[in-house]
Amino acid sequence: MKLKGSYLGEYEEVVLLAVLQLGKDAYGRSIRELLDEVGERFTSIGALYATLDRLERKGFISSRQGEATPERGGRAKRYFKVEGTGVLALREGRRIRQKLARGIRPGLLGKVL
Amino acid sequence: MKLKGSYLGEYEEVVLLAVLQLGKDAYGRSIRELLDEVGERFTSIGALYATLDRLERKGFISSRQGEATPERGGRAKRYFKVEGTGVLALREGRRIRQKLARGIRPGLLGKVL
DNA sequence: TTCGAGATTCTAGAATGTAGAACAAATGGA
DNA sequence: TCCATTTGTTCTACATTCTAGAATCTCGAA
Repeated sequence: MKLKGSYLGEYEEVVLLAVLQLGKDAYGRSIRELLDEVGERFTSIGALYATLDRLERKGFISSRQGEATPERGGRAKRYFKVEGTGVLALREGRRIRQKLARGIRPGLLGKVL
Repeated sequence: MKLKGSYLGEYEEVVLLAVLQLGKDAYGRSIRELLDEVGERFTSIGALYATLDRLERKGFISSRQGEATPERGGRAKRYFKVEGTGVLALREGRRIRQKLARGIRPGLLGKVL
């Protein structure tokens, strides 16, 4: 069951979910805003990119440079996309928590797993 | 939203769930066996106790020594119990993931959150 | 060419995760 | 009593992840 490097940290997981949710428009700022909005503990830009880099190194996400000359100022965006292995890693974490939560007094942890 | 020290690591979370699930019989060995059974990545005894200690320091769980003279050989057990703040921490993590998962193609991540 | 806006990279340190050897305590038999 | 055995916890050391904010980069407009 244990695959070296398949481990998914807690923050890594929410970042992965955010990227999945944002789809085509997932890049640094938008990801961060979504996390803030959802009530995730405040995290610095640095923390976010460090996590994105790690996820990419593990193959869970991939990134590409945004358009070369956008109609706005500022550096080009780096877009992120969740890969198949990323979805698998998310599922695995959920599966484990679901199993562990089975039988716990209903409602204690909230409506859904 | 961010409370200092309310952060819950990924392994901390599954350990917390295991303790909750086991109820009265949650101690080192039983917790470990449950985690193995559920398919959690193999973890050493040391890793488990280190995590339990950290959870206790944060106030998410408490521990007490087992009965003085059990009908068997071996050292006394140290039983663990999830405290209210522990349940709260679990809920918070679930709430955030649930929000982030909302809208993602149904079924992609499995049946339940 | 300089400035401001938008975005990413870098650096350093704290917190978490990992493993296994060492140690502790109780029981039962020699 | 003392030792081997069994059961369980503590200790030590290091790897990985998390966190923050300053520094840097890039582009368009003045």
